[in-house]
Amino acid sequence: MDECSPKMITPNECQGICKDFHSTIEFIGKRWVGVIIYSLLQGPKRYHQILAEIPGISDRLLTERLRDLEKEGLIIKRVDKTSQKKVEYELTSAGKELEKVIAAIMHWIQQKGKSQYQ
Amino acid sequence: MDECSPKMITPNECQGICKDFHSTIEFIGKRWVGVIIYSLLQGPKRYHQILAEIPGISDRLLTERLRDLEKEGLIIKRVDKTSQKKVEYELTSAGKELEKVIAAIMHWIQQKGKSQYQ
DNA sequence: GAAATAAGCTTACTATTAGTTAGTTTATTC
DNA sequence: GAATAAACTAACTAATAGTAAGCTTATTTC
Repeated sequence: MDECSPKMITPNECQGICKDFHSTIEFIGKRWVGVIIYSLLQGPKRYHQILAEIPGISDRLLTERLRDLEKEGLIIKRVDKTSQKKVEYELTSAGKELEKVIAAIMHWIQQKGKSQYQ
Repeated sequence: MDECSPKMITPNECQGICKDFHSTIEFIGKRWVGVIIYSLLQGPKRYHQILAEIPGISDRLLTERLRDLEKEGLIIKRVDKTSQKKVEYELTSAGKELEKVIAAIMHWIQQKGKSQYQ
């Protein structure tokens, strides 16, 4: 009980969250997941667009992570009816709500940057 | 320029942030880093306390991650003057400010959980 | 006060995950 | 109709994580 309750959550909010927190942070923290979501927050994108925008990622890992994100319900894959080579990836509403998490991270980076030059 | 600006930041906020964002999310998303910070948000703790509270982590990796976190300035290691076997790890102010990121993740988990049963 | 236990690691090894290279299939462009 | 591109997939190597054992310095127990 007490090993899973930092100050910001009350004990009875703590039931399922602690297990979930671990798996969630491990999932969204998996290599490239954050930057893929960050990229898709701008709007739906095609496979090679994402690949080009994320320097360093390999195509194999991009495919793997897109599948993971799809399975988790954070993105949807749209294949064009006329051509199965036109594929678009779009965040679901759950995926879009991660914007707040990403915003919190960016806010933290900015704060940290400032305090270094104080 | 446009490949690194989701809607929530303005173009001129985007200068150093985009490079930083990638490295930051890859760092705090590294396996176990999130749960270690989560655990230390409750207050300073000793090595074996953390080890016992995080099921699944190995002692080798805990040591490695504690060193990483120290190097990044997110935690400090305090060794007792009387015995070098009394070691405590404590979040720095930068480390403590990650509470907001963690709160955002927990909020996201709760929202997601709710929407499944709507 | 010696022997046993515990804290906080370190080293050596195996298993898993990531990255690289090459190749495949369906569209589109020249 | 040949060449290029999109979106993968497979096979392989490199890097990272996990496991098991041991080491050193307290502290506790008898």
